[in-house]
Amino acid sequence: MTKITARQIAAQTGVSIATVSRTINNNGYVHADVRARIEAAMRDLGYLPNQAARNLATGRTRTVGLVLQTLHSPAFVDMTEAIQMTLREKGYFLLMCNTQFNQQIETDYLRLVQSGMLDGMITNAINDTATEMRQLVQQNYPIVFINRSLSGIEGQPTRTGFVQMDLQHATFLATDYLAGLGHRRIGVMTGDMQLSTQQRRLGGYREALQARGIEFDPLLVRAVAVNRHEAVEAGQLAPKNANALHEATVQATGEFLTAIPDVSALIVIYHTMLPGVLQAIRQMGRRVPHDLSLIAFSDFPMAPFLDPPLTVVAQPSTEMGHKAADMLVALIEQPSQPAQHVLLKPELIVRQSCKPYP
Amino acid sequence: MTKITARQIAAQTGVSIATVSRTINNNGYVHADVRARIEAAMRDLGYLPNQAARNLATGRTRTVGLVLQTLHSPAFVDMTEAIQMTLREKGYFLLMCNTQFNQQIETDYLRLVQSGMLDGMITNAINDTATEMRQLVQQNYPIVFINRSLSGIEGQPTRTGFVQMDLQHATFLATDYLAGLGHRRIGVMTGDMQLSTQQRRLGGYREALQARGIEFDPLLVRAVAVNRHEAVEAGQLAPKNANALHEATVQATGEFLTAIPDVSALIVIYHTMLPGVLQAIRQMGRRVPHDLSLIAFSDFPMAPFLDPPLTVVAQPSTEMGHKAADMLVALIEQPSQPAQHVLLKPELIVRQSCKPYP
DNA sequence: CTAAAATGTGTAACCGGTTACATGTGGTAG
DNA sequence: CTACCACATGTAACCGGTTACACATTTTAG
Repeated sequence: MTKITARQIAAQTGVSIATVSRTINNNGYVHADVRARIEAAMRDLGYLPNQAARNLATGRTRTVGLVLQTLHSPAFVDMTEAIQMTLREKGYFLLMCNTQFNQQIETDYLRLVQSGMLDGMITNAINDTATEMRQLVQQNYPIVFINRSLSGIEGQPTRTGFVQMDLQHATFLATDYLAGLGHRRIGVMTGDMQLSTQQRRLGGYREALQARGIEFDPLLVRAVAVNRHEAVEAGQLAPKNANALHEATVQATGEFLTAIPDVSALIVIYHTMLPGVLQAIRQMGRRVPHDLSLIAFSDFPMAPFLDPPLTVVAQPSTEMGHKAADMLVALIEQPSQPAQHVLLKPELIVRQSCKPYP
Repeated sequence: MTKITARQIAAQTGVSIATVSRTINNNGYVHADVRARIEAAMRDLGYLPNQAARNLATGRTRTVGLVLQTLHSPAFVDMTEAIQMTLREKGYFLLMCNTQFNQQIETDYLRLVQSGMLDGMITNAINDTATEMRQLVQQNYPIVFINRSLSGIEGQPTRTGFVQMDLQHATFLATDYLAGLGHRRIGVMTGDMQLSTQQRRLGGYREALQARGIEFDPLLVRAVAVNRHEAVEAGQLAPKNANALHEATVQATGEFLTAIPDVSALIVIYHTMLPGVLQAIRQMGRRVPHDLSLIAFSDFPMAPFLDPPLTVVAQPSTEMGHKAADMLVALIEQPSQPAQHVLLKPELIVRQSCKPYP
């Protein structure tokens, strides 16, 4: 564990550390012979430049953060892997974080950008109200939001980017499909209503209802709010929190279906809620799709093998990951400019969890 | 984006940067009044210490790496989240990486430890033959292996730890259960045979067969080798690779069941192969559990809702994650010592994908 | 043949903290 | 009253690189 330094390489080769540095970074002029000798010495001694020193000297780390709420969602996993691969191609590392819906963790990671440990960050985890985040944006740190928006920065030159799936269209697709099958009482199981995304999601729902001449009934939208605030207050960590969400979902779904028995179709917005919803349905003795049609968000490899095979609205997660990473790197490496937006389309994948209203 | 430095805080408060540093790190003596003034100044100016500088000065980063092959496995996701939570409690950050079975990526991340960017690392991704990894271990860098072993370091003082599920027992449980149901021709779908884990997995299989007086037939073990080497050669990245594995699994399973039609039960070792196996079974028109009993490894939230509900051998993933993180932090913060081993037990969760041999 | 441009290399300042050591106070034990 | 110690703070070396600048040598162009 003896640390080899550039100084030692320099001594060994009989040059100055400046020349060693030039060789490492492949900039400036270095004679081919000298370069070869330096590289040989580096290889022989197993030298690797100290990253902390480089970071300090250059003011960059070539590391970016990815802050997500959870990885228990195949869409996020796909996105994560896509982001990582793209970043790698561009020479960046990824520091990852799941907040588990804990806002404190979000804030801590934001600080990492300000403390110079991260060159930028990609996130879907930020509540719009977070003033910390606004501050970061204002201070011109490169940030890409996934499926989130941030008001009040329009037209301003910042280093902010947005990659979004068309959430409104996603719920529209699901709702329209169900309405087309004759369903009128279409329930929605969703999460934290505070998020800016909820408006767009519900917008698509209402749009589809309206187009079909169905009246919107707010009672049909049920939010299971195991959100960051509760999680923080309860001091809950990952596994506990996951269970809490599951239990809450089972209970909420049960109550919902009992209270509004004429619901004939259900849209499940968050993948993490799906097992809970399925369990509640099973416990109540209702059967999909005979007694209840079901559409979930995000496709996943096991969806065709569920009982019944699940109809879903799929997100272009991998593509979103690539775009987000591309965008962030551009923001890091270029001067600030008005925010970029990328909007990708969801897709309805019909399997067998919905059937026409009798 | 004006950077505030400790120097400025010092000037503002009328003290030296040493005192500011003492305040930040809460060590040495600082007068309570002075401390209060410094903290106020830091808050007012929104000061955050530069991490690169701290890393350079202290020789530590409080960041550790987690290198996994993929996140498309709920067990890994659970483990990842557990690791992250534990590390966070202890004041460490997590730099994550999915290798996508690409050995080059593994090696790159190993270098990050040697280059001082990471204080240590947790990994399950390393092929035993990797000389790079041995070198790292020999050089006393803190490393925790998950479900991997490394020969030749027994008794030596290193900073190495091992967290393993009892793989042999896991396959034993599955095999014994199936044999107990009367199955004699029990197939195994697995992955890369090069990995040290395969011996232990097959060990449990053979042990259970022997105990039941069933002869071992090597033809019943089928490896689908979409491994790192192939992936690297083909230059494949994440999504392509995932598809490649899926296609290869479908084809291999189909061939396997056609070639050996008297296989009445199947054990699927890798979760990532499960959709492919299920698809092949479906394509062949065989039905689970009537025509074929099935046991998979790793439980997952959707398992009870598959058709049929899936019997699995569950890993204690969350616990493994906690242990691994604890162990790594201990290795980082304490002098080297003989390698620690933690062995956790798997658990058979019986659902409805197996039935007695007719 | 000479001036300008390109090539090659070293010196030293700098990145922004941490920390060993020196210095100086005031309180307390002997 | 003196010696010693706890407390408080500053000075400056150091962590290990990067890079602007100066200087020397070689090419190239006119």
